[in-house]
Amino acid sequence: MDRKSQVTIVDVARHARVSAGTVSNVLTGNRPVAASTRKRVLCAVEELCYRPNLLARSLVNRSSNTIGVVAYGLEYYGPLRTLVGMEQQAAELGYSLLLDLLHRPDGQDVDAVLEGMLARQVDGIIWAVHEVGDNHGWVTEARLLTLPPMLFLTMEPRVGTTMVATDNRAGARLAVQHLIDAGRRTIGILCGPMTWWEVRERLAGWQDALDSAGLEASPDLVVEADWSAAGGERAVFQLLQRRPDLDAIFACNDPMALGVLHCCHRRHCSVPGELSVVGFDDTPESAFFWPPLTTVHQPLAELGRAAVDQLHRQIELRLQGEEPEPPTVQWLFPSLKVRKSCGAAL
Amino acid sequence: MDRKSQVTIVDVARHARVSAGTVSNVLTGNRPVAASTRKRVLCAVEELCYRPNLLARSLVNRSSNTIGVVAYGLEYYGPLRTLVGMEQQAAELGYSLLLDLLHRPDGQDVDAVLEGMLARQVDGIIWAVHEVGDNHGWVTEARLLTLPPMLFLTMEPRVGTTMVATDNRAGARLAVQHLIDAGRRTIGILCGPMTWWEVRERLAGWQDALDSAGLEASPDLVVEADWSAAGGERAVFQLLQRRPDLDAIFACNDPMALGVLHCCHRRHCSVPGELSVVGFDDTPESAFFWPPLTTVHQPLAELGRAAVDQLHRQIELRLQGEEPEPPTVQWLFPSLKVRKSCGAAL
DNA sequence: AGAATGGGTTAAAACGTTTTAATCGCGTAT
DNA sequence: ATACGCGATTAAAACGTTTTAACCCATTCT
Repeated sequence: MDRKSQVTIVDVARHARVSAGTVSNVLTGNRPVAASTRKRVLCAVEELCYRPNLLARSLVNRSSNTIGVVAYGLEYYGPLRTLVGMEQQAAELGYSLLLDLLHRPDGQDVDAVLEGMLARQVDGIIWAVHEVGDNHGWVTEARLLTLPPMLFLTMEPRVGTTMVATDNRAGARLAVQHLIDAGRRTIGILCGPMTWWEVRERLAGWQDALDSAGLEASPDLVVEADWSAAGGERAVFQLLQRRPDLDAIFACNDPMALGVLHCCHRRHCSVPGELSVVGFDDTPESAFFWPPLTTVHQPLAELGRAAVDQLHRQIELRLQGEEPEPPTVQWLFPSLKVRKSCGAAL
Repeated sequence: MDRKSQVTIVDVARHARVSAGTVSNVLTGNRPVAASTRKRVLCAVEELCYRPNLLARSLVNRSSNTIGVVAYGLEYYGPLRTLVGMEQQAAELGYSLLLDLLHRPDGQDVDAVLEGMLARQVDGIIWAVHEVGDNHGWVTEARLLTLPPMLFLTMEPRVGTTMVATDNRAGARLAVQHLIDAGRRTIGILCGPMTWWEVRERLAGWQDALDSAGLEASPDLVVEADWSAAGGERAVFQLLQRRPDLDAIFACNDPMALGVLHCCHRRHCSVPGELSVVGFDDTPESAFFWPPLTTVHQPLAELGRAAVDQLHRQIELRLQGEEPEPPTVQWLFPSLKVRKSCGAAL
């Protein structure tokens, strides 16, 4: 009963007393067709409620109008907002999104996921997985040649890859410079896991700012946690133990900054009086922490849109058989949201 | 150059001196094939790096092993975690996820989105859009007959639909009862937009608990905001103006509860001393608010997994031409995470 | 010995499109 | 008149699979 329910292009053709090819031409606009027959065809389409089967179309066109997104860590704020941006832009350009999630940051299931995407004939892939450890070891120029156009998010630039990322190092500089301008002199950093490339970038930014201000950037001002508020609280506790003279801290994301605030509340250490705090991410809630958190804002939706745009361009090129444009690296720039937690005049 | 790159099943067949059908049989396991030839085929597959084209397979099988997910409000905590749950279960069952986002909760683009999913031949659809206003007006028994199996999340149960949702009313009862047990007597509620079905459910739960304790549930204890911390802060400010005798408040999500805390900090009103606060969602950060927030926990990942499971079952049934099982409603139950913000003994 | 069984294999027909190459009218230039 | 050109249309050949129905060739059963 539902086997025959699918109404096909030849049904429409028959109904309009015309050939299937003509119906196709009307629908895709690929070749001109006389006004009178066009009208007949469109009527038939309407009447039969015809809806083209995109699978069949993709099969012959060798293009599925689908882009594969493989993401990791949607539970974090960044990847999520980026995904939303991707979806918006994709929808605008007429692409659908095939979503796969990696459940571990290491490169375990890379091959399986990639195989799956290829088998489903995606036109291109956005690799929205953070670089942690050597989980991007598989990304080599040779390997990329065997794949459809790929776009990488947030990884250390490599030869032959085109990517889009925010400039984490610049963001960290912004944050730390602000603390320096507010008169702070002993500025710690609360890192995420050092295996993450982004973390190392932010650490470098911290060092940049301190160096150029002639301030100490000693290793015992650095502490590492797991991105969570709980971890952040524990880590900053140790840090304060080690360096009681600390007068500011830069946390590599907002939840950890929240952990810092929590720690301060418990120790009755006033923020920003005794300790300035600045975070990274600008989650919507951060403005309502107590005190409201100064933090680094990233244009995450932009990032997602840019990723789709870049990929789209590559896909178009390959479709027309042209030479691919040389790999590019596109940086987006973060900005600082100044709030009360670091004691500068607003 | 890349036109011919695709290696097809007949290439494999030729290479193994066998027919295409046989290759298919060895790969799908649909029919028995002699051990010796199987080995020959597998060798050929290996050697040629053959990868079946799932589009072609789907075309003939009339089943794409894809489920469409249309979601709204990924920027909220709930929908996001649910999506992650769906992806996990889908991956486990061998489905891919085709993701579409609605950008407005009203029923604007419903038809377009639905058309797109149908055209792409999804096997089933998960409608993960909150019920707000009459945006589910299109969901009628008649309409559903024209569609592939559908599963709804978080909407008012309707005849003919199968859905999965958490019992919001029960969750609210839990929260409010806990406040009552802590000795509170004048308990306000900070609602999200009343157009949302979930909000009305939580409101009903609040009323349930107050009624059965013989406490006042007057309309001037109810205030409405927009889910955001900012909105929550504004709304609770008004509420306190109106009812200075308020001694507890139940916020319908954690960000709004954060807004309440923020408001209290600014007015030097102690929590839980003067005002108890409880939230809804159990976002990871809520444990690190100041004071740590008592809140209602929902099994969100479970919810997503359950959704995929249910849909999978329906798909299987239809595939085998059986009668669909009668529509069911599956409720998951929330639980209370007790922390310091409501002043009960821990 | 001849018929029936049955496992293994295959050629051909689907699945629903787009594209290619050929065909058909028809007006215009030779 | 014949040839030519040209726009609109079509029949048939792709696209890469699975499935159906027929076929072969050993066994086994009468």
